[in-house]
This record gives sequence, C-alpha cells and structure tokens, in this order.
Amino acid sequence: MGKVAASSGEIAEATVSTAAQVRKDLSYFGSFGKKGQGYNIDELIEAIEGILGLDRRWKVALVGLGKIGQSLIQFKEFGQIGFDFVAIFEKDPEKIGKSFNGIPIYHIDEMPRVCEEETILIALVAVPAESSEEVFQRVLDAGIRGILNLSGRCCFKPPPHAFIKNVNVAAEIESLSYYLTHF
Amino acid sequence: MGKVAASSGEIAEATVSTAAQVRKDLSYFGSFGKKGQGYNIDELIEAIEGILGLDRRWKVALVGLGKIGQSLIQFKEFGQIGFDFVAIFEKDPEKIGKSFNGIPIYHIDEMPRVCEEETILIALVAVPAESSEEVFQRVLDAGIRGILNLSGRCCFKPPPHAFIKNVNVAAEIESLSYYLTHF
DNA sequence: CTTTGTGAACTTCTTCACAGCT
DNA sequence: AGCTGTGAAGAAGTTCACAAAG
Repeated sequence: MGKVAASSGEIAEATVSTAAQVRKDLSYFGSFGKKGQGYNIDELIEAIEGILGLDRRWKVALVGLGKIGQSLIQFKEFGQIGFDFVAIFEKDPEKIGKSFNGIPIYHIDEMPRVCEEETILIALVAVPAESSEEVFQRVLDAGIRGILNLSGRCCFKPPPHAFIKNVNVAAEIESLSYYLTHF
Repeated sequence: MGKVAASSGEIAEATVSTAAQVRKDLSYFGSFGKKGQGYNIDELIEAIEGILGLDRRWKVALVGLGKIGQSLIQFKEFGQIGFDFVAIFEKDPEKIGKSFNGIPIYHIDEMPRVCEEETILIALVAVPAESSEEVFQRVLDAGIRGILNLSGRCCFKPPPHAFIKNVNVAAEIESLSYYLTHF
C-alpha cells in the first residue's frame, strides 16, 4: 500500500487486536519500533520471521497419504513460507516405492533411517484416528521434534523435547455449535 | 472399557489436563458428578453434548469446491457428530447445477435464498485467500451465523451476532518452527 | 505532536485445599 | 475412605497511562 511504517494502532486494526497488545507482544522479543514513527514494515516482517524461525528452510515428512495428506502436500503455501516436503511414509504396500507430487513414498519402518539421513525434524501426521497414538510414538522414535496432527482428537502427551500442534476441524465446528446455541 | 464412572483425575489423565481444571470447567455449567463416585460416563457425555449444542443436527453449507472443500465434504466425521452438508456454493459456471457427493452446487448469488429456505446457519469457507474477505461479507449477508474459515489468515472482525473460527495449517506449522528454534 | 516501551493496575485463568456428601 | 464442588490464593495475561524519544 506504499506505506513504509505502521503504528501499533494500525497493526492492531489489521490484526483484530489492540495497540497495547501489539506493543507488549513485540516488546517481549525486543524493541522494533521508533518513537513517534511506529514500526518500519520491512524491518518488522524480518524481525518476526527471525523470532518464528522462518529465516531458514525446514524439511517436513508427511505420514499417511490418504485424502487429507494428498490435498495438504499439494498446498503451495507451505513452500512459500519455508517448509519443504521431502518424504512420505505409508503402510499400504501398493504405494511404497512410488512417488506422489515428486516426493518419494517409503514404508513407515524406514522413518528412523530417512529422517536421520535427511535431517527431518517436522512431521505432518494425517493417519486414521485409530492408529494415531501408535504413529506418534513411532514418529518421535524416528527423531521428529515437531508434529502437526491432523488425525483428529489427540490426547498424546509429548516428551518435553517435542511439540504437538493439533488441527481439528471437527472440534472447531463443535465450538461454533456452542456459540450459536448460547449467544 | 467397561467402566461406568470416571473421576476428575482419570478424565484429566485422558485429556492431558488436571483434576482441578476438569472439575472447575464442568462446575461452570452445573453439577454433573457424585461425591465419592466421580462422573457417570454416559450422563457426562450427554451433558457435554447438551452444553455444546450437539443434541440436534445442524445444516452446513460449503463455500468453495476446490481441493480442500472436496476433501472436507467427503470427511465422514461431520455427519457422525451432527453436521450435514446440504448445499455447495461456487463461482465456477462449469460446476454450477451439478452435484458433488450428492450435494447440489449453486451459484454463490443464490446463497441468501438457499440458506433461508434450508435454514442453514453454519458455513465452511474454503475459497482462495484473495477472495475470502468478500466471501465472508456475502456469507454473513446470506444469514449465516457461524463461519469455519479454511481460507488462510483471516483478519475479518465479525459482527456481534456472528462467529468465525479459523483453521490455519500454515500458522500452526509456523508455531512449530518457533518452538523448535527456541527450545 | 506522535508514538513507543513499560511499570502498575486490573482482569482472567489455574491451582490449592478443604468442607461436605456418598 | 473417596471424590466433588467451590471459595481463596496464586499465576498469567491484558489494559492503562505516562515518561522518554524522534
């Protein structure tokens, strides 16, 4: 939009937050603004990318090549923000040895070897809910440190060196039901 | 597992929470347990379904029949928890008038009429990020009160009678990057 | 004059701990 | 004895309000 700097108020407006919140959040990581001027937009983007660890590329494994896995791996935004799928793990012997979207498909038993060789630290898990607990354990045993879980409700407590993020569309639509019922 | 009742501690264990948290959360809505016994499992499930508004069925519209929309509409869990897709809205004239998975595809201009006739209150929006702002406005104008947004980063402030829930896989994987960088 | 960065005040959320019921 | 429901205490998060800087 041609602007060089943005004030905390303008950032709040654009992100549905408040000016004080924007300033406090940023102050936790450093001083990125200039008094009287606001925040230089390019500098701020670069600072936030640094904070989030997006100033590098990450190799990602997909575990489970069902419908959800297939649609996610074709999703271009991952590449744009620095995440590259480099391996797919499956149980189905039909698929193993082939590739999907140019990415090789391995048997899930090969996970420890491939993840070490390729230094993969992040996995996107999209397997049937029944097998997710077992798969989480195998993924962690293969050296993965961050799991993005799309397998539905997850009650798996990761060890302290690992992190699980859950994306659960069913739970979100249930919360809409709650709001519409009560308000 | 053959058990009739569960204590707050057992529920906490199973949900990665704490006993006090489980009791406080439930106490906000009523008294569902028996002192000395814990919570009757069937009764508790029924109570929670009532709280969440899941003791009925909801009609849902899908807006945008791209890859994500197609994979979500085939997702059986929605039906199991009480949500039925009854209409698809699209811009592409190629698809309009046809159906997908047995659900009729309408032009997006027909949304106000169809949503009123069918009393649809919830929409799942899966359109390209560029058009999401405009689509949100049109969806709300059609009488929708709850939006589940899968179109990426959303900075749309809904009016007070409506609710938006965002599901953003890209944002979640970025937060994994943050944790792996700092811990 | 504008806007940041930040202590202090305030609000919300979580945990503690125990009276009271089964 | 076992476990809930809940005030009170403690922790975490948000907003206020203003000194300091451009």
